[in-house]
Amino acid sequence: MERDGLRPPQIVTGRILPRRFYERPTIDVARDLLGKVLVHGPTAGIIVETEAYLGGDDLASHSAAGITNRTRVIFGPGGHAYVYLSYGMHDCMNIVAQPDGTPGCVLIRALEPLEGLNIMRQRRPKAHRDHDLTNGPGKLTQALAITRHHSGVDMTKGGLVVLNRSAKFNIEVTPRIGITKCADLPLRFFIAGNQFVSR
DNA sequence: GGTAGGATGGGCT
DNA sequence: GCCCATCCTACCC
Repeated sequence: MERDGLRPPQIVTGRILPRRFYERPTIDVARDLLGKVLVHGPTAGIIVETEAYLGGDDLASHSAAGITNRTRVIFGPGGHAYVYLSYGMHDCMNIVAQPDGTPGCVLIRALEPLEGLNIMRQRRPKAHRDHDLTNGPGKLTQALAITRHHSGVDMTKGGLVVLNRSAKFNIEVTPRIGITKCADLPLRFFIAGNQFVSR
């Protein structure tokens, strides 16, 4: 049995989100990823918090400095993973939005654990409550074993994917967390009232 | 309940 | 050499 009032184990179903889902305006992709299921191998969670990182005038975006070896994927086709090392310690996961040639990506900031809870607990021994397994961008990559070596992976094929899923909820919008440039833009989205939102 | 500060290393100027 | 899209611990109410 699962502990702490989380939903019991269930079969994760739904179609893999196709490239056309991702090759749209970044803000639309960020909003529409809420409620979908991020899957990596035996672990999965419902996406409950995202942030949009735009091209153009958004100086908080890693793409703002132009194309480098690290950021090239952000300028490529939608539906690919962009994973980077944050503060020298934590891997953070984005999914590329917009068509080939136009930058944009969506940071996955929090998940609600759905499948593979016991594996997540082993991978995150410092999380003393299930509440802390995936409620932050560096935590969820640990729980799902996603690292910067996954950067560039095509998420429309299999292995590391997002599955479609319909649910009804209200979306709240705030400025993004932990940035200094463009700190006032309303580009953070989360499911209202969800326990696993990072703050 | 709350927060201040340290850890730590790749990317880019 | 400087800059971080963070997490955890210790310590303080």
